[in-house]
This record gives sequence, structure tokens and C-alpha cells, in this order.
Amino acid sequence: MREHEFQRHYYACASVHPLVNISHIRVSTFSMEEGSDFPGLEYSCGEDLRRISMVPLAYTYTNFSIHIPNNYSNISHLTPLHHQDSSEAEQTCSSVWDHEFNTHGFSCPLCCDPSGSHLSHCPPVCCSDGLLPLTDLYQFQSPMTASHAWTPGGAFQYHTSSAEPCDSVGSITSAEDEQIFSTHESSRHCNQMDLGQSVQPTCCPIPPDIETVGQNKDSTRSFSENSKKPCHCTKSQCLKLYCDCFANGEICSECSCINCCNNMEHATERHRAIMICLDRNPDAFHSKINSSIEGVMKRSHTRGCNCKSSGCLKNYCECYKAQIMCSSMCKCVSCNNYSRSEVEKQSTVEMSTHTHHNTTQCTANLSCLTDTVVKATCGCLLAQAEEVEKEGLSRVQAERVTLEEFGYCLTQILVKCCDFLETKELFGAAVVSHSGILLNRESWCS
DNA sequence: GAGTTTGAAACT
DNA sequence: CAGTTTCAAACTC
Repeated sequence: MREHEFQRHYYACASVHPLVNISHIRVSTFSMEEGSDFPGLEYSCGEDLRRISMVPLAYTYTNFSIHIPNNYSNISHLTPLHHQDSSEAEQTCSSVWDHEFNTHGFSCPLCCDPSGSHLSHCPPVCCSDGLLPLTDLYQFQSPMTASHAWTPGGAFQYHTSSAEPCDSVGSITSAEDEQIFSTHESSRHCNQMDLGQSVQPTCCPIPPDIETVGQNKDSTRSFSENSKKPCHCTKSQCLKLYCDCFANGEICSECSCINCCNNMEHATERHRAIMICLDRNPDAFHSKINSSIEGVMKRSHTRGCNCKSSGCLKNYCECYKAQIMCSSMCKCVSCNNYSRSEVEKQSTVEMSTHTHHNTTQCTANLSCLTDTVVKATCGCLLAQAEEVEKEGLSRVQAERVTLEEFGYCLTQILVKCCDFLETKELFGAAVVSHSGILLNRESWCS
């Protein structure tokens, strides 16, 4: 049973030097389910990579790739992978995946010398669970590290009985604009190396799951220490997503939690809890904050918030806390966390596109046309039509009167929209979501 | 620091 | 899937 559980979960561990802008790194996952096409679901790790280091991939994803754009000047801060054979890797494999960041580098016991002697040669990306060591696939192009070969030595396959070994081989390829660390280009690489020993199940008694990164046990200020906040859980044993440490894939350290099981002393319980969370939501450990590179960095909350009382202007709101605007994904009420300029920009575009009311200063947009407004308008037109029918007007006259009524309705809608926005301006009562949808005034047209 | 508010997560 | 409960962080005093 346990093995069955393990083979469904794969993790990618991507450790990148703190100076690298992690938000520019994307991780793509590829479903290996029959009939699926590459590429599969793509998502952004964002802070996942920086803070967690090990990103759990949903159990249906057995392949993934990590894209690191090359056009970042500080990319040279990525340190190359050092070469390491599997036997050495096995020796360093431990149930504790303890990455340590410091000003000199970082280490991973799966692929680095735990003594730290290889700190300057540790991998920017190392992989476990479903990934196998590679050899000489990529020459890192940087002044610091030129000619170093990217060889994710020490990467392991972990009980992947359901997958062919080669299907799980990680690969690192070079593209013009980005470095791609991938797992799905496995077949051609399989021939390049001797998998005889590497494919053996690892010596890990416990899968590394989403172990913490940067659990600095000494006094050195580590990268993750700077970002990790101690939790104060009392009832969840730090094994539910209520716990920020657990949710961030970190092990509790220097927390003031009670009955904490989010540590390696309770690895079994912790792993079980992770499985439960992943079963409930395969994206449970993915960052809730999406980021994409589209010339300008845009960030958004993947699920959106559901705030009701905070106006999305307090840290209760996950969007606000992440310093991003609420989006159409949000179901918040009375949202104030939106960009006025964005709303007005969108409104202006829609007005110029759909109407000829450019002379008006009203920036209300067509999103004023809520269901309620449409129903009310239809009701007016229907009532007008009934009146016309009673009066026995000709068809032409009836059409003209009905159209006049329709024009009147449109005028009223625009006036109400303008009035509404002005009221919002005066009282600062934001009732417009950033997507331009008017809220909280459903009855204004009735 | 205690108590309250808040909204996500978990549960039913 | 909607409503309710639990939980811990955020906030207030």
C-alpha cells in the first residue's frame, strides 16, 4: 500500500540561488495519462521554488520541466550541478532533505556532499522521485560556471514501478531563450548512460516528499529563514493546510506550535497528511500565486479570494496579502482591492468599442448590464409592447415606440452607471471589481 | 497579551 | 456543491 502511494507522487526539487529571480521560473507538468498530449498543465512555481525548493507534482504528473529564462543577468548566480555517481548519491540519500541556503551556496544531501565541501558546485535543480541522474547534457553558459556540465547526480527514482525507468529520466536541455530542465525527453537520454544501478529503488526509507528547504540549523542567516514565519498552531499538529509551514512545504522550526508533527520525527504521519492533502487537491502545495512573463510580470491568485468583510484591504485577504489585485477568480464582496486605472481603462475601451458615447465623461462600461438590468429592460419593453397592442397602433408605429422605449432604457442605464460611479468616487465605496463588474447595486434599475 | 475578527480549510 | 465548523493568522484594544 505504501509503495502504491509513493508511486503516484513525484516531486521536483529545484534549488536556485536566492539572487536569482525565482518568479521568472516556470514549471510545466506533463500528464502521462494515456491519450494526453504534451505539454500538459503548466503552472508557475513562483515562490514555491524559492521557499519550498521541492515542489510536489500532482500524482498524475510524472514528467515536468523547469524553464529558467536565460535573459536574466543574474542567471550566472545559478551554480552548476556537479557530477556524482549513483553510489555516492545513495550514500548521501537521507530521509531528511535538508537544503541549506547561505551566502555561499546551498546543498542537498541527495546530490551534494553533506559536509559542504561542494557548496560551490551544488545543483540549481535537483530532482527526486521519478527522476534519474543524467550526464553531460548541458553546458551552462555563464562567466562563473562555463564548461560545467549539468549532471543532476544523486537524483533518484523512487518506487516508480508503474512507469518505465526511462520515462522518468530528468533531462536538461538548452533552448535559445531558456534553460529547460525536463523529464519527458527521456528516451534519447537513456541510451547515454548506464542506468543499471541508478534505476534501483532508492535507499530512502521515506520519500522526501515536500521537505523543507533552508532549515538552517546553525546560526547562519539563511535565505529561507528570512522568509519563513514561525507558526503557532495548537490543534492541527501542523499537519493540515491551516499551518503555513506545512502548506508551504516546510518543516516547522523555531515555531511555537503545540503537538507539532511537521518534522522528521513524525515523517510517516507527515507523509500521510501530505497524501491526504494531495488526494483532496493535487494542487494543494502549489503556489496560489500565479506569475507569467508577458513582457510585464502579472501575478494573480489561482483560486481567488472569498472575502466578505475585509474589503480585500487587510491581510486576511490572500490577494491583498500577496500584494496583488483581486481578479475575476475572486468571489469577494465589496472588493476594494482593484486598480481604478485598470477599471477605467477597460471601461473606456469597452465604451469606445461598443458605443458612441465618447463625449460623456462617464466611464461606466457595459458590465453595468447585469442580469437584473437586462431583465428590468426587457420588462419595460414588454410592458410597452402590451400598451401598444392595447392602443391598436400599426406595426411601424409599434416598432418606433418600442425602439424609443429601448433608447430611454439605455439612457437610464448610462445615467445610473455614471451616478453610481460618482457615488463610489465620493464615498470611496468600491463596488466595482477590478474586472469592471458592478456589484452591490443590483436593484438600482428597478 | 487577551480577546475578537476574518477567511481558508476541513468537514458534513 | 452548499452550508457549517474548525482553525490559525490578523487585527484590536
